[in-house]
Amino acid sequence: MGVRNASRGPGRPAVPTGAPPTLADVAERAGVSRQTVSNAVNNPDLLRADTLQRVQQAIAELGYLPNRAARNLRTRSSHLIGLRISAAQEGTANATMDRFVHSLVETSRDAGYHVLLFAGEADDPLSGYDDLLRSTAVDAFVVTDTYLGNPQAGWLGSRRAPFVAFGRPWDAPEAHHPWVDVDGAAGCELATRHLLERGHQRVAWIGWRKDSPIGEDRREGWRRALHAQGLSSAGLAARVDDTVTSGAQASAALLDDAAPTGFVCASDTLAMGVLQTLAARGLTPGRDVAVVGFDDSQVAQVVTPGLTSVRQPLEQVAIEIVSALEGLLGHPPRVGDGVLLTPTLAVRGSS
Amino acid sequence: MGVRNASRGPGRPAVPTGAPPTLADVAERAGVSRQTVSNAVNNPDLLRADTLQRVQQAIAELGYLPNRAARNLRTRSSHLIGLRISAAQEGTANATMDRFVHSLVETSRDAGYHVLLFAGEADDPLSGYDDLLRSTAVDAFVVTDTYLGNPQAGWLGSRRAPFVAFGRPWDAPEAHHPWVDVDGAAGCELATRHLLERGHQRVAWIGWRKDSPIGEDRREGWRRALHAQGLSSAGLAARVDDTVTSGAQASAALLDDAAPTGFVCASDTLAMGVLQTLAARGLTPGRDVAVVGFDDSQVAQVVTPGLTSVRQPLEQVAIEIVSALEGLLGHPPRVGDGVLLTPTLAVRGSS
DNA sequence: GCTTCTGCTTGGATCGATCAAGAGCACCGG
DNA sequence: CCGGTGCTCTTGATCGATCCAAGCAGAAGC
Repeated sequence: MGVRNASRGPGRPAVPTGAPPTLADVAERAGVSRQTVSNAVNNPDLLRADTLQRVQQAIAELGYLPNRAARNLRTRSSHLIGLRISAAQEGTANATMDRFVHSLVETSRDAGYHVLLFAGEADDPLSGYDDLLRSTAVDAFVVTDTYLGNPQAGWLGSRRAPFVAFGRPWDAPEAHHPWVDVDGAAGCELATRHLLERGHQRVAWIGWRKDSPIGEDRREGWRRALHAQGLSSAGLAARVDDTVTSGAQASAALLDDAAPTGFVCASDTLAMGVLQTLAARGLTPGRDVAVVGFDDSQVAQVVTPGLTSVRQPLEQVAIEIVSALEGLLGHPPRVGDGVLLTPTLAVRGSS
Repeated sequence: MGVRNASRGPGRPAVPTGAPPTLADVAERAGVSRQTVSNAVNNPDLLRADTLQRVQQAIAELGYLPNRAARNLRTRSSHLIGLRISAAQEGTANATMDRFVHSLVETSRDAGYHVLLFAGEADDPLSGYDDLLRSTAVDAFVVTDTYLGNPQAGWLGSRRAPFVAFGRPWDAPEAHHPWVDVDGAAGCELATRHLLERGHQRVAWIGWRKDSPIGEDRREGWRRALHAQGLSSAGLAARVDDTVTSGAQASAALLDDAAPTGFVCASDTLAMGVLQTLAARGLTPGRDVAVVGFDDSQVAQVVTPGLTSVRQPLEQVAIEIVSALEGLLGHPPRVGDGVLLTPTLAVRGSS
């Protein structure tokens, strides 16, 4: 310390030059011990008022901020939250993810955390997690792709790694890790009711194949809304791949066979297919046939009449997730339950 | 150490339980000193072959990975790269950013770095940077929004903070920090030439207002392509805000006044406006009038005939950026020049 | 046989923070 | 006058890795 302090006396300007100031530098300037400075930062209540102010002034003058690495080492926590971004899938789900990441970063900041992004091997859903965990690089994870029936949740659980899932544990309903999800069924019920209220009697469904629990859940919302009005859902549904072409084909077939006046879709991508079919047949979306998508993506906003779409409350999702994380990382840890949020409907020209 | 080692003898199973193994644990198990283990990890060449193998086996058996915090503290580097994500702007630029982040994360991983996301106050372009810098939380930054004439570059430079910019220093051409950018002019020249080759003689431009250097740069590419063919660009250009409506209005006016048969736009958003106008007039994109956008966003891919669009080589951008970062952080630091990459054209139904 | 030279290995110090325990002081009741 | 009780602040140890300089072999040279 001697050498160091000799080179940075109290007369030193506050403008940062060379190495950043350390706790010891602040201590010397304020004429107190290191521990007192540490307390001033972490437990201000312990100090006498005048001492606290003296230390705080020294901190301000030197522009001191605790060294993360040192603090992390001592406290065994990094205040980082790991988020694995999946392989670049150029689908509309992408945009959702982007909005979510934004929200997560901002919410985390307010809670004193930063988000660490990482990528893994495409074929191994677990890669990346293990290294970060063993090297104590992150305090916890946010897991997003729970829908693949993928082993992350169980694996992380067995390692006692703190994590919160965005998405229900579809495969294992009895799982007792915290999760936050959006109620897709409620969203589609909302969308369907919206069309029914506008006078539509025959509202069709275009969703994903049966092996997708999310798709089945959303479909259930559509069915529920119809049945609540005493309407039949028979013959009004299609289950296809999540592509524009599939949506176009499915809607063409449904128009021919069942003559629906409205479509509720499991995704904006499928809805775009419907719009394509309508255009090809000279039908005007919103006037002749109503269309509702899901995700409120970029596309829904810029497409010509505007696409009505179910919008996930991702800001709220982020808030709930961070709240759950704070619980997990608190002392003592508090393990919350699952949280299910209700989406809203962004109404545009297509309905 | 004594207590700790007593509780985790050599017979310890490899399955992680409780605290992760430390370098000292590995050393004891392999019957060597800590430094030898450290060398086995960081400078394997220094060890005799049989010793190295013994150590590596111990590492594998214990599942040892160096503690990040401890390593960071000692080496004064975190192997983290900071990336500030701008306020959630729901524009097509969003999608570009998303693709870029993906690429950056993957490329960084291969170079041994992770990406730390952070947010700042919306009104202060510098907030967030300072804290991370002073707390030595990141080794370097990637700066993305250089177009606002914003002070980040200069500020970071004056603090001697290592950073690489995605985007040219438009305001300060003589700036000597490393940057990587995409040649917008070349992209638009490519797009325009593409239309000219398809027989179009009158190709119009719809771009941003004059205060955007990026917009002017892209416009220059369009102009260059026309002039190269001895064609005039007079009366064929509009400068408007980056919205669908503006694009629609501008294209309508241009169609009335100058009867172009093709449009090159500064963004996919504007191009969507053109498509809207064409639809309203009963014109078929691609057959009657050609349209080219910029960014190859989600929208370009799912819109009905498919929107031809200039695609930025973001994967390559990420590679160049990480390479520049490695230079900056190397010993001795190597400061590279600016790198300008040429985009490609994703041809679809609209042309 | 003794010295010198590599080359691997070793204990100790260090990075900058926090934890745990102790020391100095004023104030209180006995 | 003394021991106890807070309150405030200080000292020494510690987290787990890497840097440093010294130690200790074995091989080569005289």
